[in-house]
Amino acid sequence: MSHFGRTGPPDIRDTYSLLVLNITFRTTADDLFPLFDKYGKVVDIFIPRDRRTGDSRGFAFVRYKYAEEAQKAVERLDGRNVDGRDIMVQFAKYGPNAEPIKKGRVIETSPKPKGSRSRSPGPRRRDDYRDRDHRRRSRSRSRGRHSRDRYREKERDSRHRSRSRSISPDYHRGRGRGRGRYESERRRSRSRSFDSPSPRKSSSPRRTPPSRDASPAKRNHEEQSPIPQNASPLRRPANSQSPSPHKSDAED
DNA sequence: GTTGAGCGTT
Repeated sequence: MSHFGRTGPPDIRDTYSLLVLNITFRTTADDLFPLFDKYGKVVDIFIPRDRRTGDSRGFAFVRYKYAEEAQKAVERLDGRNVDGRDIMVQFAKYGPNAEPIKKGRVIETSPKPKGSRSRSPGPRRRDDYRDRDHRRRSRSRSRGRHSRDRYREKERDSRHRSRSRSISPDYHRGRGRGRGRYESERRRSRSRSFDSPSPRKSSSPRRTPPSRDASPAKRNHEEQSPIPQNASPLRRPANSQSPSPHKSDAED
């Protein structure tokens, strides 16, 4: 049972979730398991990863069975160097349901320990966490997210492009984020390339009526369209000669 | 292949 996160939450009756931050992007649950398991009974370890890339987000959730062990792990593993980086261990503030929890404790479904493990909650430790946390937050709040998003967008863009180039410009246009000018120029350049063959014709902005009838392009594919074929036999017998010389037909 | 404050799934 070293593969955590693979399966859903095993049992969250009265477990304490620890949030491990500042871990390397290559650190996996298996790597944290022995570390945390050494200080207590780890029930489950989950590392959020990107759905698209699948890369770790840089933090993990370690679920302990007992708060005392969890706290101990926090004090012991907090600031520990893992994989060449100092990890930060602290009680999870929010639960899996995006619900603010008291202190690492997940949902208070447990009956009543009756003070069996009633121990000094020791809120004074919190000061330390807050100090550390505060300092981190003071530095910068939203910064890495941009970088991550940038990469994410890049990857996505690449994929989109690989799949289809036509929607590429559309996607960029829709986004239009600060690159309006560039987009405009690029778009024009591209448009020109297409309109190059006949810029005069396309020049007419009004020259794009929806045409009550199907578009010319469709006519080209009429062969695939079963509708014209069905209606054809009636108006157009096997013979090429059209008994009813209609202008429309003639045009076609 | 890249990044570095934060809070979570089969």
